[in-house]
Amino acid sequence: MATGRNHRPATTSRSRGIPEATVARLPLYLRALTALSERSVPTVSSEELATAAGVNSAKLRKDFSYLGSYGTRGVGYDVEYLVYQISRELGLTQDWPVVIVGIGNLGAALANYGGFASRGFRVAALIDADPGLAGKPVAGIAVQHTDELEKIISDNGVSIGVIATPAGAAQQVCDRLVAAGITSILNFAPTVLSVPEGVDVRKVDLSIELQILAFHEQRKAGEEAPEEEETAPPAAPPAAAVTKRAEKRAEAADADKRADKRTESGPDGDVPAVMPA
Amino acid sequence: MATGRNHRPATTSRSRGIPEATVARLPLYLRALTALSERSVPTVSSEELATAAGVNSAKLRKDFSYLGSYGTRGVGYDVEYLVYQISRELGLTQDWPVVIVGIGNLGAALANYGGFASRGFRVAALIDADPGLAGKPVAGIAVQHTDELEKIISDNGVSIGVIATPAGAAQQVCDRLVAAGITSILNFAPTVLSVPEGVDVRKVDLSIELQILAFHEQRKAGEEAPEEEETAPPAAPPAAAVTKRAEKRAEAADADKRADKRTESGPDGDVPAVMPA
DNA sequence: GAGTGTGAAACGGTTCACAGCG
DNA sequence: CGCTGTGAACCGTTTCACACTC
Repeated sequence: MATGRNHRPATTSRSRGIPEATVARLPLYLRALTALSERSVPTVSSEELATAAGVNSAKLRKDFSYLGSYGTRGVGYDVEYLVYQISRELGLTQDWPVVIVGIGNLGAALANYGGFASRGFRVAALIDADPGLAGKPVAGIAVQHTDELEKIISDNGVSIGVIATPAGAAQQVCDRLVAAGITSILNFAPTVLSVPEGVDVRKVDLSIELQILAFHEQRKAGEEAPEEEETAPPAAPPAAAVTKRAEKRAEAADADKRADKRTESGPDGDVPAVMPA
Repeated sequence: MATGRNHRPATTSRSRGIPEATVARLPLYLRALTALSERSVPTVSSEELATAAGVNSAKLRKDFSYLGSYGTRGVGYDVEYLVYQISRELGLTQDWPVVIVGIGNLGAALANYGGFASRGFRVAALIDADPGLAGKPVAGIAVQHTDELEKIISDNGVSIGVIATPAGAAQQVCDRLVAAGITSILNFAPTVLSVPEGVDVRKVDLSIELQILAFHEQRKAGEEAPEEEETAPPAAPPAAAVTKRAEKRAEAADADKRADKRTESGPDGDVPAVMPA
């Protein structure tokens, strides 16, 4: 998701109206198909393609059914044809100029990232606020100064911007991009950007992904040794209910009891064990 | 392995616990709370915090309700206390050593990324297959050669690995990481990794995000027209066999021409016309 | 027989709306 | 009164299972 600005009933009666979840998987299918295409494989079954894309076949077939009936029963899908259809659906048959703002380590990595250029995207400009960087080539493209931002965007008809600046600069850069006409933003800065209606923002957050992994990792570890090496809760909790808090914490530390709380949903309607009083 | 029996685990599990969607938002809340904490704000309402985190307040309250009753009715949430609770829930009260494999542009960016170190994660080692890199410091840490991979992991008790290698090397690196004891992987390579049961993989794919943006961008462009007459598929869906196939191929070639802008860096020439058998 | 395409059921997540507590 | 906590309705997504087609 990361895109809240779309109030469009996906369940339109129209033929168009691909579910968001499906859209998010199309690039995956496309990649798998491209690989097959390069190996000159003429057709694939939903099963094979699904495996290659890392999803299950029922999902894949359902996804494709939103695009149309592009398969052949008893045979499978024509690889080349499907590559074309998905590319078209994703809008990759046209060329998208992209600007990258913030040419630090990450921005440079993005500029060099082959995956961009290889499929419909073209790095139109690299922009950075550091005057010392201006003119220096990164990935074969001379970095330009932020002052030029508006001009670059309108001159090149850019509608997609990538923000790879530090968090502190991101909103400001975002505002300028939007003012200059950008309507889609890929944000790598760890900040929530606020944008006007009609502008799309997707977020990639490196540390968040790690934190999610840590959560699962912790859970794995705690499976057998539920020890809670707790340091005292920092600061003063809300003055009231200290006793209550202790109870709650005990409960939480008791590991995984959260479910049984719900079994309480009988006609009773009373508050379960959490109740301190 | 052709059709390895590797389904994405997603074992849905013991389901006793916090919904996945909620887990994915906890880091967001944590970040917002940390910012508030740094400004010494003592309490927040669900409304305020939700805004800061970029979600709506109902969702936030629901999310927190899975953690326990940590708020105070009529008042809000104690910032410090909540920071602590969420950190604990995410497993960030302990230190997670992490290895990064593949120290190219992206790997270097990750090594330098402040967001890692700042919250429970510690870069234990940087690993690369290039002997020329070995010993060179990146982000203050000497790069080590891939040969050392197993030793590094077991010596440091690393359980989280980040793969930032080219796509071609990713699965191989992944296998070695898993064999060495890693159970959580953050994959930046544009490949589907197959891992044994019990190993967690999260994927960050830069070009996929862009493709999703392109989809919406394309839609915006065509939105102004009430009539839907978009690109009519040049040919009909599959119906007949051989002859039809030939037609399809022609289209696909056409598509290729359109997107032909790319200076294909691939070693192989063009996609050979696949003859229908 | 093999494999697509798709209604319908099952599921998980989000939103609503209000009871309950401070 | 203000704001949390949560059952219940709602909605999008996934999965199932099978009719249909090649």
